[in-house]
Amino acid sequence: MALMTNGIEYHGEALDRAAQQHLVEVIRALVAEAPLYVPVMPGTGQPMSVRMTNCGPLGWVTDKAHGYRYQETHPVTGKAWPAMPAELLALWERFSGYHKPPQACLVNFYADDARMGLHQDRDEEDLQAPVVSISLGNACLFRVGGLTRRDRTASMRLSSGDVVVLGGEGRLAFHGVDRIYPGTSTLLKNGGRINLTLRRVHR
DNA sequence: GAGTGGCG
DNA sequence: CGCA
Repeated sequence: MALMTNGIEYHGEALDRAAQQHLVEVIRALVAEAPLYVPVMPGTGQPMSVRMTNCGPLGWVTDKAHGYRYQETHPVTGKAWPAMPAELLALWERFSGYHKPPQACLVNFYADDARMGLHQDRDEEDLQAPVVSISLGNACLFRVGGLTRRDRTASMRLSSGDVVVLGGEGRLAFHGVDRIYPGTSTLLKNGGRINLTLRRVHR
């Protein structure tokens, strides 16, 4: 039974070690085809501390000139994103409860000193579809708030293999990653954390 | 159309 | 650094 916090679902230890290891291999192959890049904030061009890539028909990107958006191609290579792996489609089936498939999987790599400021996922046209988030590697301190930036927030630790679903009331909840806990997982040999977020973009 | 800290 |  999923735990609810601020409208979001938390599935602790949803993926066993073997499944996590397999996902890491899948991600490695994906990164070989679609290299990680450093996203920058619109307007200011300030780099984010995470590195990212995508798979699926669409990928979430941002740059100084055009801001947040989904597009069909990698911003550096210009190539189409790698296909969505079957393993990720299966996780969407298991956790989303949604009848249409995901169109993007954003892959975020957090070094041990990376963070993600409080934000909403609202660049998708289909806000009925949830966002399914999978944690791999070192644990993090995840913070979730409400529908406005000023709403009170709650913090929770996310560990490798945990799955969070932002859907329903929690679909537009502000959320972010305050810190990574170094040395809390042996899944990634070089430390850090991987977060996968599966999204449906278009209705 | 800007935006994923900053303050004490 | 802790807080929110």
